[in-house]
Amino acid sequence: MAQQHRGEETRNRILDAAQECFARDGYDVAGIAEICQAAGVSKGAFYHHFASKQALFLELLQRWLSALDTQLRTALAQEPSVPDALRAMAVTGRQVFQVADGRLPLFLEFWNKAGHDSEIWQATISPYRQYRGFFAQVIAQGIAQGTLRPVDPETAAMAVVSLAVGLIVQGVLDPEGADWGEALSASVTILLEGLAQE
Amino acid sequence: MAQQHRGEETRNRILDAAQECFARDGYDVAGIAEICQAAGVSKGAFYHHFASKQALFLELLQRWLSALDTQLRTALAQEPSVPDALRAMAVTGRQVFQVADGRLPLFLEFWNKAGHDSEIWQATISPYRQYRGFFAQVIAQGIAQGTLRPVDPETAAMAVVSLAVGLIVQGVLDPEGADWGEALSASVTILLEGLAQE
Amino acid sequence: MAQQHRGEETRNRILDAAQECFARDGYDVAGIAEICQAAGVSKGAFYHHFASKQALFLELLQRWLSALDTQLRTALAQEPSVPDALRAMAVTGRQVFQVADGRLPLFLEFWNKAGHDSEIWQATISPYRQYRGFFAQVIAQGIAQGTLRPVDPETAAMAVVSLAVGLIVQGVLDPEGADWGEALSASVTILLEGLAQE
Amino acid sequence: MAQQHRGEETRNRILDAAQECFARDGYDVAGIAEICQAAGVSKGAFYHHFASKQALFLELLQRWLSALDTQLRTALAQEPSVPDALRAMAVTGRQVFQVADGRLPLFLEFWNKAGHDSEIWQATISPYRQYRGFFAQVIAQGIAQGTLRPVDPETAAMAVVSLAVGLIVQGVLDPEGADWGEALSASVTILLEGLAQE
DNA sequence: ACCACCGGGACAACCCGTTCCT
DNA sequence: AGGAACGGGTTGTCCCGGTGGT
Repeated sequence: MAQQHRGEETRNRILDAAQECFARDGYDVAGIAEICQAAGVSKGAFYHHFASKQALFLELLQRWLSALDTQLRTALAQEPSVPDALRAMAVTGRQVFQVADGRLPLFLEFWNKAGHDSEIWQATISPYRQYRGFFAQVIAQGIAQGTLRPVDPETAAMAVVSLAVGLIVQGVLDPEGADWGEALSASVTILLEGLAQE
Repeated sequence: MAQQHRGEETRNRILDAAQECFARDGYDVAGIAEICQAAGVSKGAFYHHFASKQALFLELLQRWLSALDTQLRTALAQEPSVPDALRAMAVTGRQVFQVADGRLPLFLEFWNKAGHDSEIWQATISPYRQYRGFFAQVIAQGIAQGTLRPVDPETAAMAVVSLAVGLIVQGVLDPEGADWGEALSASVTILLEGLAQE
Repeated sequence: MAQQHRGEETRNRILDAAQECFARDGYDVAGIAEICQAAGVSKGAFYHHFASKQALFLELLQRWLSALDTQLRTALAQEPSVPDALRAMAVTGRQVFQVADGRLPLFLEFWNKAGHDSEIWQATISPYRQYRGFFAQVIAQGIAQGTLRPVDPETAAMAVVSLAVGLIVQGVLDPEGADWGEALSASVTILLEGLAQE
Repeated sequence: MAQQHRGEETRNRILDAAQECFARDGYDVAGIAEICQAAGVSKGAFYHHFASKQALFLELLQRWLSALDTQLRTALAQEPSVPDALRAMAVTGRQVFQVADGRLPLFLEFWNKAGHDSEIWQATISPYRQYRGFFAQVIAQGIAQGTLRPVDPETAAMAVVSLAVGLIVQGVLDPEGADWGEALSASVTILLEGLAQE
């Protein structure tokens, strides 16, 4: 029983170490040995918990996605007006930039690998489509409320998601180049200017 | 003399094959042997033309950047009004999506590797900053013209670039998910709605 | 006491599973994990019952040898005439081919490993020499009886054992190639033709 | 040219080293690294010449088989009377025991692996069946000549092959236990006693 | 100058038999 | 008897230089 607890903890140590190594070196370059050393476990322990490097990666991915999902939903639930909700999400996003800190490159890693590996692709694409649908729904709701202009919700959702994705990529590429959390807020503001009913 | 010509062609064959292999498998996974086979040359020939795998990659990168650069500048030069110029760039972008076709994943590859390798980073980041400056300048010009609202040009430029980058990433991830060329036009329209002087 | 019984049964389940795995995959390729899974026990249980993989293998070997030993001795005891006894052994051998069924490859595994591992060699060689001595004795007895020609008993014994061994190997290699039980009878018949007093 | 010669020699060095290592330690236990060290080449060189460990093994097998084949055919061609030819082969066999020296265990290795790997099996079984057919033919010829008794050639061939195989196995197991070359001659003599026309 | 064969080693992921603690 | 952990060892592959022919 105490065994199981210890196992769980080891598992988490590996997960954390992997997150760091993947973010720093990239999925392909980071080696199992490196991850194990960072986690302070042996390779045997690693393969006791994970079937393969890819399985570990997938698990990391799903961690991220579920966290993101709950964040977005709570932001929506708490604000009655849709523009306010979107601004709230932007604020949430700022935290993402700060919290994810060194972990931000993982996004690029995920997206990149999704293009080369069908299993990762499936795990990435389905929640991603979900997000797009989520924003489309939010925007449609805003139009119904009369707080947003009558644009095509799908298209607008794409724009929103693109903005977020693009900022993440820039944030990874050039972390010192700007305050990306701030940029997110500002960009959303501009976008809302284009979307909101005057 | 004919030698030189042949050498040049071999070089290009390698470059093309590499583009394809990197796009399909990713930089780390694609092997020199694979590229050589796709190009129909021997490894000896490869290392005669390129110092290393990374050098090849950098050359590919610079190819892309110079092409992109000229595209943007011509789009700007031909349209007097700034909003029209931006729309013209969006049209250009549509072509990028169609032309780059299978080569689109290379972007992700570049951005991803830039985060892990300082040499690639330098080659990537400087033109990227240039683009941002370029758009900021265009937008400032638009504000001076009175065709755009008085927003912060730097911020707006970030938004524009983010939009483009985000659409590319989505286009790589989910090529069938939407008509991304179309989405680019529509997104720019929405953004301009938020930027343009009424 | 029920504990002891359960332990004994677990032990046998492991032994049986190991026999199957070794026969199918070979000693080196078959893994402890595989055997444990086939036996439905944990690795902890395995190492509770056996000190090592090799110890398990040795135990399997000795199982076989003791069974074979009793078979041969009873065949001899029941037939007064030596040629008849040999023929009776051939009949016994037929059963071996049928019974051992999928287990036949274990022989090859034993012999093969005996050449590389001194402990297994000792466990294999001593009973084997015993068999040779046994047959030599039987043949000497036949000569004394006047039912066999005056050949060198040692040499003849070697021929007999070789025949048996060779048929087993062929039976493993090419199970569908012939009816090896039948072949054993026929071969012994031919050999006896060469040995028997006219 | 000189290149090719060097490559061929390296290849042979690897083959010889592998033969030794496989004979000493067994196929599974012998490692590529070990073989490379024994051959004095790097792993890069190894995998330049052989696609895999198994490919190397198969090549070793075919070497052996072709050598054996020619030996048997020449022995047959030189002796007009079938019994004499068989005795000549026995003599040839003596040489095999002496020449193959430390390489004898390879037989067991081949036979053993053939049972677990279909590719090796096919490479082993077809020449083996050929041998059986060859002996059956020889014996049928002997019967036609009137130098052998009218036995079933197929069965007799099985007995002959079994004898040979069995002696090899014994020779591997217990090299010091007897003079196996001598034993081969003696056994063939006994067998011929049973086969030959009086 | 260009290319092809050959070779070098480091290192990848994965898995193994085994031990320790409960 | 159970399951977590260990760490060394496996095959295979990679990127790259050297050497010599065209």
